[in-house]
Amino acid sequence: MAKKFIISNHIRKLRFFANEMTQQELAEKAGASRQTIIAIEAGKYSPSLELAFRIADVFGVPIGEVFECEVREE
Amino acid sequence: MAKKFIISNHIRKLRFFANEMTQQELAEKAGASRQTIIAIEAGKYSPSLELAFRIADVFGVPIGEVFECEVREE
DNA sequence: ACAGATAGTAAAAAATACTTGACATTTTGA
DNA sequence: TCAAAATGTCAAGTATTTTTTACTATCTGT
Repeated sequence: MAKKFIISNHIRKLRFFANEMTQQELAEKAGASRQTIIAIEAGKYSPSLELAFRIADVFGVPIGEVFECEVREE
Repeated sequence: MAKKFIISNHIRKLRFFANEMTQQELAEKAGASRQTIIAIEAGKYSPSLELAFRIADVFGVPIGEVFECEVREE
């Protein structure tokens, strides 16, 4: 009955669609460090809602197009 | 040139639309403490992306319908 | 082969989110 | 009017996110 929330993201794809934007560039535009972008892109942890919005803003897409959440019942 | 991200939410409205769900109930269903719900609802801080998804899931709406982000240039 | 740009890892410290518990206020209904 | 339920505040502690620094690996072009 416990739900598990698996959050995934499309940052890598979005970076390449956005003229092959580098992690460094995304980090600067989103106001985060490069390490943070790497960790989030790699799914090491999920960012704060604010950072999630900042990243979505860089790409000019709604937040739901950057981050997705699969809910698994167990 | 720095951007400010003002995150707001519609939790209060959504709770009342959802059969007047109490903060306590929402906290339990979202797997958070009541204090956390109070603080988020009051805009004290923005939650983690995971908790944001959990809250949206309780109401059965996409995350963008619970949280909104106004970008202000300055 | 070398230099520079990009991507990746790791660890410690700082910042922020979250929990727990205790108590105050307001609202609602018996 | 009284009690219970819902909301809210405060503070201390835990957990997680984020930054900083430093080092390694891979790829590209000269």
